[in-house]
Amino acid sequence: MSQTAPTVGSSTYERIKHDIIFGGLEPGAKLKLDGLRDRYEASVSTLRETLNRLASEGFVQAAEQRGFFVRPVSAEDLTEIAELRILLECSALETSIACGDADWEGNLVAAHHKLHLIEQKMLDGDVAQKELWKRYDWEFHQALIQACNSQNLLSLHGTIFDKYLRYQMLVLTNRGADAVLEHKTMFDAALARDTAKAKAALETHIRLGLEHTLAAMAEL
Amino acid sequence: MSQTAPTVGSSTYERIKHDIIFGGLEPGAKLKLDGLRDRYEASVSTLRETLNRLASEGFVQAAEQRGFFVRPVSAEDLTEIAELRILLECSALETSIACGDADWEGNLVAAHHKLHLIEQKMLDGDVAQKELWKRYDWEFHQALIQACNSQNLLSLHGTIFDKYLRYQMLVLTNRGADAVLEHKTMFDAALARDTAKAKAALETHIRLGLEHTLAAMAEL
DNA sequence: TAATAAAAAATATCATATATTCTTGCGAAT
DNA sequence: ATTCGCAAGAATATATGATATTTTTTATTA
Repeated sequence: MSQTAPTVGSSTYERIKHDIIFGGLEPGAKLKLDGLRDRYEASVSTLRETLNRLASEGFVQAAEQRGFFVRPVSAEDLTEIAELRILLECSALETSIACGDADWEGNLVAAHHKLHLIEQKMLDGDVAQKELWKRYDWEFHQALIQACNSQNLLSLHGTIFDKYLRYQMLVLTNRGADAVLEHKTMFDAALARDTAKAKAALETHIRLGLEHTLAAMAEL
Repeated sequence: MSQTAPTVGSSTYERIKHDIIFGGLEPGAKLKLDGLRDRYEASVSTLRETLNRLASEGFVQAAEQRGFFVRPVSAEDLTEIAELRILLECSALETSIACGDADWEGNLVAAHHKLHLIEQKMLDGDVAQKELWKRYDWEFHQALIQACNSQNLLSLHGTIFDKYLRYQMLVLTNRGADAVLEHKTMFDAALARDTAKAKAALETHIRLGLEHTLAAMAEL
């Protein structure tokens, strides 16, 4: 989710991934090479590199000889993603709380502060900055587990989180004050090194979010 | 790890991935496009698609504007991979034991039987079929967790397992009779629906394998 | 209506052109 | 003499448009 990319390939990668996560490209949509060529101003080969990358990350479905599709959504898939997020994020959180140093605490305080600020704005009805809000949410959760001592785990979690995020953006609703409180609980528990409490809060946070999103999906 | 692929792209993907896992392409090696073009008889564009795929799966390292490298190995990375495998595989095993039906049991019995047969050959000193042995090992572990009801989890686990496998192939040693016994313990516990015992056996199995591989790596 | 053949569209692959990075050799300054 | 900086050339990666193959659609006939 960065901005300036030196190479056409990485820039289109960022853009397409962003469009999939934030709904610019709808679930299940056919990704015709010609169409993408116009929309993203990149050659077919470059597009194919990008789509292959996104396919192995699971944002795109690749059908041999028949092209690419935006990964469809389903209640089952969302449930799997959420369970996986609980598994990975809780495990990472535990290690992170055990190993986190002063830097970790500093980053965490900063991330929570930024998140809290924008959450207040959201509660006041300023819905314009939804993407920024979600980025700060992302950064807060990332900050929590940053000290887990596993690049592999962090990278896996990042991908899963993005997939979860797509579902949240899909239903365009949020849980308001409840989620704010949950973030605060996690934050306090993490700083107090209360592993059990932090993990429980995180699991609840994700589970409630899952149910909320599932319910909203049923409406569609 | 399949054989006949209809398309050049997927066939080179399989081949390069195989060569990385089984040591045909050494850790850290530079993957020059020209060289690969000769070796795998595919065009640069096709190769770039493949390398991008492998990069996002973590078998290849992509350095912007500076090409591709086989992912280096390290004790830290192996430890991370092993921990991740424990986390994912144990979780999947628990659900699988809870949900597995007759089909699951059938596949599991078959997979264990095949594995056991080849393990006996290995113990007798027939080291020629190392790749086949590892494939049956793969299939057995896969069979254990097959009923976990999460495609996302199975797919993630598959990738992690392959990364773990590369380290095993790297050191070219195996733990012999101990590992055979551990497989049997897991197998019996799973069929008896003894979740705790199966999970414990699995975790031990992976942890001992990790220590064994770490020790062998230190020799290099 | 079903089967089949021709036409159109889309994908997969390739060879080539462009841009970037890396290497090497030279000269100036310490 | 050695190190540092800088240019020119070589090597390499990135990006594109053209071609070959496959799939999908449309039209035709039994």
